[in-house]
This record gives sequence, structure tokens and C-alpha cells, in this order.
Amino acid sequence: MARTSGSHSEITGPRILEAALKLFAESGYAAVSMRKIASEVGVQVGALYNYTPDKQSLLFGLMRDHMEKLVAAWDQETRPDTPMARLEHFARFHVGYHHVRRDAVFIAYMELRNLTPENFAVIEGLRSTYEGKLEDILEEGARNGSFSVPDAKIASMALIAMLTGVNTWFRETGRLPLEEVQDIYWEMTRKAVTA
Amino acid sequence: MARTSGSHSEITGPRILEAALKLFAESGYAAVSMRKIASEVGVQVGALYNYTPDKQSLLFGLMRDHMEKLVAAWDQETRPDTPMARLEHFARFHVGYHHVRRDAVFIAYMELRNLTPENFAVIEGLRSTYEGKLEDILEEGARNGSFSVPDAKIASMALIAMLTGVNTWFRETGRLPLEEVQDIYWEMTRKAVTA
DNA sequence: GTCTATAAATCGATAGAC
DNA sequence: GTCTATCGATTTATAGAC
Repeated sequence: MARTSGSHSEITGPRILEAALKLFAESGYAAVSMRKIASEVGVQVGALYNYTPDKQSLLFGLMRDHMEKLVAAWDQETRPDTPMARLEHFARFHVGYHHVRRDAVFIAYMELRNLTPENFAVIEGLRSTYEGKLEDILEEGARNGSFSVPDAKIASMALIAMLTGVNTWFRETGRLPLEEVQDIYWEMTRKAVTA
Repeated sequence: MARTSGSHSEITGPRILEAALKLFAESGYAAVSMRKIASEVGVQVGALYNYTPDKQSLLFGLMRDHMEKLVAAWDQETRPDTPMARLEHFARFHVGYHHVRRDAVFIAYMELRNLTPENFAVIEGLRSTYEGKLEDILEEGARNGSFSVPDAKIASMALIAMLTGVNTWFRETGRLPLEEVQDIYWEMTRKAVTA
């Protein structure tokens, strides 16, 4: 991991982001020092400040990037014809996407307290945007009779909490493959909002 | 908040726990200094060490106390006759209990990373014990045909994640009273596990 | 672009007076 | 039981050499 003194950058910037993502997820923002990040990358602490103005920007950049990519990824998914099919697509997409971005998801949930108020507002806006995607599906389905949902906003928060919860326990090496977990969670999702 | 110099203790111990609970929930364990806790109580930092051997014990004590009281509180609840009635009782109890202990619940979820391995194992054991209460209900209901649950362990984790999620958005001053929120979440819970 | 060295502040924890 | 004072370590961030 350590590099020869004075060696020059190839891709130090991305490696800093990668190291910060891993370490923030492991130990938490406040518990990870800039020196620890530098050590993980294999540079001295001063070098980090060629790529970020400060530690806060490092955290905010990771969270914003994650949330923006999440929203963009969903927007680029295909859009099935019926609310029921769209809900199924959302449930499977959410579980799958959050699984492969485990560290970023974890940080986006756990480190909200460590954002400045301005940065917090940005992340909250992106979170709300994403949640609105599910809310819209539920409202459409409620209107056309596919779903029985007294409050689409609350139902969307409830379902997202349930689906995101997969990340707290699922491991590739566990008892079930992700596809079966997605089946189970989709089934619970479907039943929870159907008449 | 500040106290006259040299004044003596009446209930400093509990006030330290109260301050630590509030501050850990607000800012996170790693971001809260012992000096900050002392300041919240109105004593100097040295006085804290008459009540806790170190900062880690303060965190662990709060988390263990919360989890033990949660398990004990559920065990003392009445036990309805049918799995369906027991599930409803659990859903409403979980939402209600977690609402009034918001700070402790938040800490118990967010600060697991900051526990020593030994302390982590204790808290995880208590969490598993509590989760098992729901799992047992689901298994009984699956056996007698009340529920359609392919995997009681996964279903219990999914439902607990959903129910606990209320804490992330519900406020007393919001659009709905807690009782209506409990109605909505119970309805989703019931449907999610019914055939 | 990375290094070393350092500034200035803060951390957890302890010692000893009262 | 609480205070003041302090130790030693660590923090973020910067300055300047190379």
C-alpha cells in the first residue's frame, strides 16, 4: 500500500474517494482521520488537499454522487405499462442497486448528521426526489384501483425502509441468493399495498 | 446550565446519562467530547469520571439499558390468543415504544460501529432476542395457516425495518397522530404476511 | 503533485487540592 | 464529589521545499 517517496500521481483522486468511501462506511466519518485516508491510499496527508478542499467536501461529494447516480439510474430504467409492474420493477431495482452500492448507501444513511446544513439540504432534496418516484407509482395504482393505499407518502417511506433494510443483513455468502431475497421482498411489497 | 463552582451532586449520575443520550443522538458518539457532555450537565470534565470509567462505557451502558428495557417491556405485555392478534399487538407496541424512546433507538442503530467487539456482541444478542419475538409469532401463524410467510426470519427483519422506519419521519406536530400512523403500519404489516 | 514540518486546537483521561 | 491543571496524543489544515 505504501508508495515510494515522491512518486507521482496516476489516479490519486479516485483512489482517495474510494478509500474515504470504504473507511467512512467502516468506522464513520467522525472516527476517520485524514491521515488514515492518506495511509489507505499510500500518500501523506498533505497530498489529499490537492484533491479536496477539506474533509467535509469529501463526505458531501461521496453522498451527492451516490444520490445523483441513484436517481439517474432509476430514471434510465425501463417503465412498464401498469402500476403493478412498475412497483415490482422498483422493488427489485431498489434491492439490487442498494446491494451493489452497500458502502455508499450506508454512508448516505448514517452520516447525514455530519453534513453542514447547506449540504444536508442538498442530500435531503435528492432523497426526497427518489422517494417521490415510488410515491408516484403508488398514487397511480391507488387511482386506477390496483392498490389499496390510504396514504401514498407514508406507504412509500414504509416500503423504502423495508427494502433498504436488506442491506443490514444480506451477504453474498448467506443462505439465499439475492434473487430469492428479491422475490420475497417483492411479494411482501405487493401484498402490503394490494387490496 | 452552568452550576456554581464547587456545588455538590444531587443526581449528577442520571443527568450525565441523559446528556450523553441526547448528545450522542444529535451528533454521534465520535463527534461528542467528554467536555461537551460535562458542559451540558453543568460540571467540569473531571467530574464525569466519578460516574463512568470511560467514554465507551457510557455508550455501552446506554445501549444495553435500552435494549434490555425493550425486551423486558415486550415480555410484560399481554399475550393475545391468536398469532394475528399477537402480530397486531407487536406492530403497535413496536411503533409506540420506539417513538417515545427516539434518542435511544437512534443510538442503538447508529452507534454499533463504535462499540468494542465484546460490547457489540452483547448488544447484537439483545437485538437478536427481540427480533426472535416477532419471528416466533410469524412462525406460529405460518404453522396454523394464519400467515403466508415463506421465511419467518427474513419476514421479521423486513417488518422490523419497516416499523422502525417510522422514527425517521414521524413528528408529534405532523399531519397525523401516532394512532393513525400505527393503524396504517399495522394494516401494511397484516397484509404483507397474510395469504 | 507529493513531501516534511508545523501551527493551533482539541481529544480522553488522570492527579491532586479542597 | 467537584474542581483546576495538565499530560500526551491526535486532529484538520497550511506553508514551503523539491
